[in-house]
Amino acid sequence: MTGSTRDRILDEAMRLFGTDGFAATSLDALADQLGIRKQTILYHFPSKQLLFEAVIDTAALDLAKVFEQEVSKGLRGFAQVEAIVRRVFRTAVARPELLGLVREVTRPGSLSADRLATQVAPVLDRARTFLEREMQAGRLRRSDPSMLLLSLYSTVVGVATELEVQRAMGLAPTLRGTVARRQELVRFLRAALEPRVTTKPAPTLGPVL
Amino acid sequence: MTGSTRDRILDEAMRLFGTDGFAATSLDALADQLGIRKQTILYHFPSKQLLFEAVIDTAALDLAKVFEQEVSKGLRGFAQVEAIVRRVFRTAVARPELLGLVREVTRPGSLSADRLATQVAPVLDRARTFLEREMQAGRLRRSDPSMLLLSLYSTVVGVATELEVQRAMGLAPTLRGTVARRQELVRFLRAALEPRVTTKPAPTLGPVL
DNA sequence: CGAATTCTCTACCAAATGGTAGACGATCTG
DNA sequence: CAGATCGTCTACCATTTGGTAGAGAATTCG
Repeated sequence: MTGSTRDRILDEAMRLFGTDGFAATSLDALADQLGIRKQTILYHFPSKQLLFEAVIDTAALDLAKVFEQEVSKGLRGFAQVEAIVRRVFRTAVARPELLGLVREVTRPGSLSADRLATQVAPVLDRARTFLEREMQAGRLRRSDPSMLLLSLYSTVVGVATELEVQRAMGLAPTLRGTVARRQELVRFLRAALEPRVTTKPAPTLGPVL
Repeated sequence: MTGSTRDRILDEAMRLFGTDGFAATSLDALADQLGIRKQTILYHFPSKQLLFEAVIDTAALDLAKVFEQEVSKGLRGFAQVEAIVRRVFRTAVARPELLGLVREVTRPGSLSADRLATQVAPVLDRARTFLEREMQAGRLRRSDPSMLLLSLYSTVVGVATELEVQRAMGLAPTLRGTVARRQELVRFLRAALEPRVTTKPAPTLGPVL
């Protein structure tokens, strides 16, 4: 088998918690899936709750890594936004449980929301700083960075994860469909984010109040 | 007490299923909340699953009613979109469990997703038709109606419901904060949806390929 | 080699869960 | 009034749940 038992447990737990949810995932089911006994899980993680938190921590790390990788290229303006959207979609396809876990954790009243929030905070800060800078430089349309970030998050994660909603709207959840959705989403975001003056000439129009 | 026992059960079940989720809500907890015995619930609804489906049906009805009411005014272009966003936010504040239930049902792999989808289909059709018509009339920017609808859904429901994410981004979930979020979202959507030529003159620019 | 540590297992357990059976009173109906 | 129906209850039950106790194999270390 690949990796240590502990890592295998973490991996499979993320998959199950992320797709079925915390409450709907039993330790027995998780053990079965791994071909081990429940007590082995409880040896590595003293309780289900602590296992969940460990899963959240690794998920946060993975997410941060995903962003880090994409931001390091130092793109500017909407190109950077688009690159991140692409990356989020690729992640949604390759590891749907990762984004599913985010949705699970951010459920209202979730006790573990803070845990994820704290760990992802630096990434959010960077994102906000980026937005502010690009707005200042006139490469993105002006608006409240925090709120814009929230809108972006909701849209991207929503479109990337809500497969059932897509089906309900008559969009097949095929790979090609996913690509089409991403492209449409990018067009949508571009229209909302790119400055009104897209041609080269200097911004002759003052701030559009 | 208000309403029949059956209605009270449905009401409270929606609240619990919508906030805590199906798996995390036990019939005993639901009965306790209502001050009745679990067996009374099982008298009105033969099983937990059937209770859930009944809840979904009423939720679908409520959602359809919400939209019906807002669409009946016959607004045009972005004004209609904005009106619906306002309504969704009002609903999210007044009955958070209703939108929470939608999120619960649209979880990937949900067995009850089809149920809700079928019931809400007419509303979606109307929405799509509306978008198509308004695009044709030049009152909304052109794009794929189905995909646009998906983006709209994700953004609006996401921003309206993901309180934890908001907190993580440093936005207090107060009423005033909610209003501010809605306004920012509307601005975001307007930028994406309103035709580029906002002044009266005819669209001189050809399709921007 | 022998002892200590690490890891996985078998054997249980108390509590909670969804669900069944049926008693009992109220209410409706002939 | 008598019987049937309806609605809520008490009493149980089998299964599943998260978790404990501790045996025993494997590995590490002196």
